[in-house]
Amino acid sequence: MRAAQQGGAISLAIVEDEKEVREGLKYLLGLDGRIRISGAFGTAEELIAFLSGGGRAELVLMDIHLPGISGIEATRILQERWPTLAVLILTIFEDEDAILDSIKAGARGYILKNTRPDALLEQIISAAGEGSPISPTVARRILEEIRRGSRALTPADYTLTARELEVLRDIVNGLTYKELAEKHHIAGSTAKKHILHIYQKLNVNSKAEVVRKALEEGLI
Amino acid sequence: MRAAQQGGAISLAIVEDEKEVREGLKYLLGLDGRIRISGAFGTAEELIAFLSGGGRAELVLMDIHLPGISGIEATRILQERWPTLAVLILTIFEDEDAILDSIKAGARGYILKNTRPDALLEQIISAAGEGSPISPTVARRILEEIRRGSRALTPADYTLTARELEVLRDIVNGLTYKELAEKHHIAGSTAKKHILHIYQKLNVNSKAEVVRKALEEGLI
DNA sequence: TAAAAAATACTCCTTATGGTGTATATCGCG
DNA sequence: CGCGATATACACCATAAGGAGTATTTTTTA
Repeated sequence: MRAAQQGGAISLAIVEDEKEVREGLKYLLGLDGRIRISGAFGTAEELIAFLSGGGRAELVLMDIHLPGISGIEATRILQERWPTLAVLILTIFEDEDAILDSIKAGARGYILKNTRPDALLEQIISAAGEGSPISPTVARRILEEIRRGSRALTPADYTLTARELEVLRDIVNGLTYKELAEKHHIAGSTAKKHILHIYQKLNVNSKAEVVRKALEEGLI
Repeated sequence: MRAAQQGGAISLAIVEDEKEVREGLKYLLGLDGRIRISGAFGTAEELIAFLSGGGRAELVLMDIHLPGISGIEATRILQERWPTLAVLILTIFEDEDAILDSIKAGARGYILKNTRPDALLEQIISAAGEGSPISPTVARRILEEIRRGSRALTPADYTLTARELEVLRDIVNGLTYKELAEKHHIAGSTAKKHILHIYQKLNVNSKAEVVRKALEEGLI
């Protein structure tokens, strides 16, 4: 009576590396008759193996930080191989890039883990239909981006100063703090300052990430 | 009588940041009547300014390690703006990549600083004509590369193992030693070992350089 | 099957890096 | 003229990173 109004319960798969959280979700969501848990996995690889082996799911609740393939990368893979499968990102991170990357990877929605259980349930139901549940705080960030002139959404301009751009180029060329300081005739501490500013603007925290971002987004 | 057989002396510019070396070269080479020193500069920028301002030179002796624009980068720029200008790289480095990069940048020759003065003189003379002076040890490296199956000369294959390739990808993704170890369920020391092996194979010594090389050469 | 290569793991050590806070001089724009 | 942004610089700290050497176990392959 309650599990079969319009084609039966929604089959849901969960990917979450922390066992307690995973089991908690499995239990909580399983209580509702409209949802059937078809599997709960600790890694994206396990889910993919499950689906490859004939396992079925309409919807996937996907954590971002996972051992092995990340949730975002997994979403990309799932969308390629099983295009009808809807992926709902469920994470504690409000990171700008993670949100946009998830959406670009084809996620149906992006929900934060602090969402109340009953609201979570409704969002899952809506995602199984045509809805795209987005946590309010996440939604706000996206809207802000759009208002800000759709910058971060399309080309990506980080408003680096001229000096910072020079330093950016040098980082890409593999210079150390010391070499940078010598080249520009400034103190090592200043070179460092510039680099830290760049980190903030690009939202990264290592030279390796700077190099990647600079090259991938053509900042140089 | 000695400075004007066939169109006069060779006009030579020197770019070398160490003042003593620069002055030494200027003096030594100036002793020979077949060469006229048209300028000696501490940076590539100065040479470019000199040429832009109407200064003339047929040949440039270029150091690689310079403050500001590197000798290789400068060579590229010079070849674009003054295609008839011949650049002779004069450096202490026998680094594989530096040699190949210099050649790709359009250098006429690549001479090591330990070359005897009289030999250096002859090589400069020959470079002003049709010659491409290459120090014997440098020549040997190039020939070795060709013999080895022209690998490093064209596509660039670093024969990374499967494991190393995985780790390489992770470095590009900005993972730290620790994160890497966790992801692959190996000890941090092992992750480090893999990374150091990758450094040796790619001939770099920092994550930033690995990311750059990986992205630029499509290793990922 | 014996030798070579790869993957694993440890130690010890030095230096680089990233994070945070403070402070000053200067420049540009209203 | 003054505010805000930029560039400069320093101190202090914990951790990451890079280098070198040794050693054991697996895998590959000649």
